[in-house]
Amino acid sequence: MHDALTDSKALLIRRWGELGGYWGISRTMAEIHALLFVTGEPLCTDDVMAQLHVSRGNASMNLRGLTDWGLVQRVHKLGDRKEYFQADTDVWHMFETITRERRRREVEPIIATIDRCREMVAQLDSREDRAADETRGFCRRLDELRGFLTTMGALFELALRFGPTGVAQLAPLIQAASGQPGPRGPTPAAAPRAAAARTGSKRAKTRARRPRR
Amino acid sequence: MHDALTDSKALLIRRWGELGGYWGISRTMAEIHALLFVTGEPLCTDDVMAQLHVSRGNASMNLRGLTDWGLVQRVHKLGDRKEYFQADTDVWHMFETITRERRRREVEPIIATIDRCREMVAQLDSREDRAADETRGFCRRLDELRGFLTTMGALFELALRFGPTGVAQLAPLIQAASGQPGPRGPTPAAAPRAAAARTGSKRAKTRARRPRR
DNA sequence: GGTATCTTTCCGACAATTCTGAAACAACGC
DNA sequence: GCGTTGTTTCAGAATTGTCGGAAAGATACC
Repeated sequence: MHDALTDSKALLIRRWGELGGYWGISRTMAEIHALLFVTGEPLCTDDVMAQLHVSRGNASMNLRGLTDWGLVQRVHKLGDRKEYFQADTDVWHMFETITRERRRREVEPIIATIDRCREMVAQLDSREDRAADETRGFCRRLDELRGFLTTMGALFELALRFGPTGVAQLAPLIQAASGQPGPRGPTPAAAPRAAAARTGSKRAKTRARRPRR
Repeated sequence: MHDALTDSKALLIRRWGELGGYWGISRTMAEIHALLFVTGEPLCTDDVMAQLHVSRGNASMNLRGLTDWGLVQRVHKLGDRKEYFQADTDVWHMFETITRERRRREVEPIIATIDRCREMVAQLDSREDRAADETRGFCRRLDELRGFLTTMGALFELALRFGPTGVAQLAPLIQAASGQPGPRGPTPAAAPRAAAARTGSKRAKTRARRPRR
């Protein structure tokens, strides 16, 4: 090899890129982000084009997408007309940006939908017709889902407030918690099913394929 | 309308489906999951085909995908040869399943990649060549990223241990925290940039388009 | 073993996303 | 104003992903 550093960066960029696919982010966008992240220094469009072998249009579009996410910022160098792009290298701050953006784009719309669904069946709720049970069950699940989403939102908010060091300090709690049966909240539905289903999901990945061929 | 309950379910299913796209999950898979979730009762392949207007092959593939995720379980009814599928309706447990699965599929591989990247530049690290600064910066970011991932993993682990009610009890803390300047951990890099960048990202979504046309 | 019933896989067709290259656009200096 | 430099957009091409229907496979019951 001629340059271990370059190879190492390339490896991370590639992996980060394919990971982007899992997250509904285009591979190129993720790769550009990774490139800017590992580089640390501001890069211009031509740098991105050269290092990632993408077209100018593609680079431009995705760089704009990244700035729209707030993950990348435009910077200018004195005496240079080119626009440079620099990634946020503070990982925790990156997380904050992504969290807020995803909440705005995804969580809030789904909560609005849940509320609307709830309204649609509100009048049925009190009536005593054949579908009363079904309706009640549906509403219960709707409410649980909504509660979960807001609770998770609150947890993230809290995590952001505590910051990286704050959350890191919580780690020892895990050790303590895993020693005892667990201070798990008394949720009637959750506790009994947890153990059984967990082993089930574990088996799923290694279970024998359907007896075929 | 002839059935508000049906319409309400359909709405949630549709929204849930399009949300799936953001998460690298196919729309149909998300819709099937939503259908099973809102129904609560076990459904067979034909039910899914009829209610979602998808082919048998498509339904079969995605139902299997969901069971592989551990979000849906096969159930059998006595005296019926058909296989039925039932979604986990405990939202918190669903979250646990998804968290563990995503960690296994995504977080662990990226951590392995980071470690490998770290090894690749390990020998360069000590040398005193021209790229020493660059290498040091790269390694620092690598370490930060790795630390963040493990910390978040720990946080999720903790959240799962506390369970829904446990986390919900944390909510009041947020109110308390938002009153004061914030007990945010003393992270040299994070604090100063947070305010500026946040307004930046907010402006991004409403900012004036490029002066065009 | 044979048949009926249900499930899974395969592959061509279709749809959506992503990428490229070129043209249009803006900014700057002369 | 006009050329130079750099950026953004757009339409079509290419890639990728998803779906439907049919054929093959598995299982239970007779």
